[in-house]
Amino acid sequence: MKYVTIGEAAAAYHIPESTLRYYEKQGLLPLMERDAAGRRLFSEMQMALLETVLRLKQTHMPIHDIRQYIAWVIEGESTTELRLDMMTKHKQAVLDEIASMTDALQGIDVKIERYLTRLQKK
Amino acid sequence: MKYVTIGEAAAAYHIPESTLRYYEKQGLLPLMERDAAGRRLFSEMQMALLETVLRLKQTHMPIHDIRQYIAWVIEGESTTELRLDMMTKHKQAVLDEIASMTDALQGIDVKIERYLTRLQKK
DNA sequence: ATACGGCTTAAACCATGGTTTAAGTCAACA
DNA sequence: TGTTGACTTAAACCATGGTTTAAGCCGTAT
Repeated sequence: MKYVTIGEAAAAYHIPESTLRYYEKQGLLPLMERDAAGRRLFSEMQMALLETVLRLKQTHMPIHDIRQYIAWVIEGESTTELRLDMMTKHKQAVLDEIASMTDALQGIDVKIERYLTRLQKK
Repeated sequence: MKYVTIGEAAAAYHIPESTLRYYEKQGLLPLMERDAAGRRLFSEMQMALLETVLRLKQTHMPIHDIRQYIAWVIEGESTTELRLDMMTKHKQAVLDEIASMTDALQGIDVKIERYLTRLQKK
């Protein structure tokens, strides 16, 4: 198994190291290993978890929910139904948010059109 | 012209009155009128501004930017180009965010599929 | 030997976007 | 006249999601 340092993990995803420490403290990156000097070692599992965390953040899932999801992942297959339920609901929330933004975009388009017309007439 | 109270304005958009007071303090609802007793009077212009504010919030525009936009609206047609520029950039930011969420949704779908399959096999 | 880069911690700090509290004013109705 | 109900304010409080600071430890290249 290959391990990477916090600096390498941070560079891999273009995020600050402090964010990774914060995520670990929040329970988003559990079971973190350490070397003899106390430095964090990101295993392939940690990197996979991190990628999942970042993808969930990309869809605006709150840290509280991500923590629960990650805990279920660690707990194993007995939590499959819970995870399915959470992801299904979250997917719908994301679709709703996209729909809301798409809807609001129309108001923005109306303004853009109005401003273009107004500038044309000058 | 018709005026509505803060309670009516809040009810009209299903938001707390405290939020409206906060928005006014933040400069999102300028030129607010008052009755003899010091109570806010929302004119039709205020209601139109409020609707704009809420639509911009719906697309995650920060308060700082909304304040600038509203100030330009109040300033008049001389700010048309500035507003056009802001809305054009904001539209792109919204499209980018929608694309990012849509992209992340695929990872969620993969998980949902996996969990469904896993449960089927039981 | 020492200095430097990369890591460690706890705790303080910050920005954003409100919400809540406490104390008070005012209009209308009983 | 007094008591509701709707409003007012400033200031404190809160949640979320980090970022920054200060002090220190370790390994290695000079």
